[in-house]
Amino acid sequence: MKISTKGRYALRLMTDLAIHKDDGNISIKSIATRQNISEKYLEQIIKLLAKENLVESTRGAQGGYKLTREPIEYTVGEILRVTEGSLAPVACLETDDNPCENCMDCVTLEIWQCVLDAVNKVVDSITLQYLVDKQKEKGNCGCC
Amino acid sequence: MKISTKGRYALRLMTDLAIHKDDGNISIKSIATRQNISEKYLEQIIKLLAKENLVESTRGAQGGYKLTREPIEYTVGEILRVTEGSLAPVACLETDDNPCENCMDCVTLEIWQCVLDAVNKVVDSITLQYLVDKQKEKGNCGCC
DNA sequence: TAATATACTACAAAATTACTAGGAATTCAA
DNA sequence: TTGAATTCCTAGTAATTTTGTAGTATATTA
Repeated sequence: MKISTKGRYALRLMTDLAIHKDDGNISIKSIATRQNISEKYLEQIIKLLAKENLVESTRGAQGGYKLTREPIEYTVGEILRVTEGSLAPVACLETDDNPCENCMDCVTLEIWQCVLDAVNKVVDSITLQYLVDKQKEKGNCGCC
Repeated sequence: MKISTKGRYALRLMTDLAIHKDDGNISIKSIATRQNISEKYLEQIIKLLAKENLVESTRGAQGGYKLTREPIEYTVGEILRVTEGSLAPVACLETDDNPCENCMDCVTLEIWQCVLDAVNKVVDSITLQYLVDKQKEKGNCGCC
């Protein structure tokens, strides 16, 4: 039941962008340096965020990325789902609408649905702004 | 954020044992056949449950496994934690007591703690007896 | 036009998951 | 007392997923 580095890095990446939101375009390189994460790997993660319009990119010199909205308008849940994929504990729950036919009438499916709902409720209640505010007080160890 | 087959199989295994709780020792072989799960793999999973005294084993002919308590005295959470390990979304939360030193003052740790609490709350509120009751009504597709 | 970026595709290493194999030890029943 | 049934134990291995690397094309600016 682990969150992968993709999701964790995405949170740090987005927090970094939020903190520097008034500094124009932010290059992957600068984020990678500050956060001590592989540049190329970050590139792949930010691509996922760009595809879903959570960030926008500008190519070329002085290019880089920036947020498309205010930090308070993002939730942690949204960021995690874009980078991790669904937070569902089983594959059958990955499509929003219809779980797999066999599972429709399955005992355990309802358990996993409850778990998913509980997880989503938590992560959807926390905004990126909250991370920014806390970060300024506390810091981020980088390991979780 | 997936539950592995270990945890899912363990749930089916324990439900199977609960349903046959008055039939004496239940062999791995019979469970494997009923549940259509590899015998050798089940063996490894049940070993984890036996080590923590969720089931007891009898060796030799006519041997097998049985529950050590009534089905209502097990929670899904307990079964999952024994087989999956902690349900924590990050390694730093795996030991109950003290998260890693660096993380103590970390922004994201509190998010993961909230997620863990939410997940545990759900799975700890469901008993094995509930699975048995529902199973009799609904069945189990085996894929989740 | 050189420097600085992102965009894209493919590959690869490392870690984890999900088994498989084989035999030793134990118990029961004939 | 022997053979069948069963758990116990250790290793190995295949498949999958995660976590990156590498290289090149494309775009932008000074």
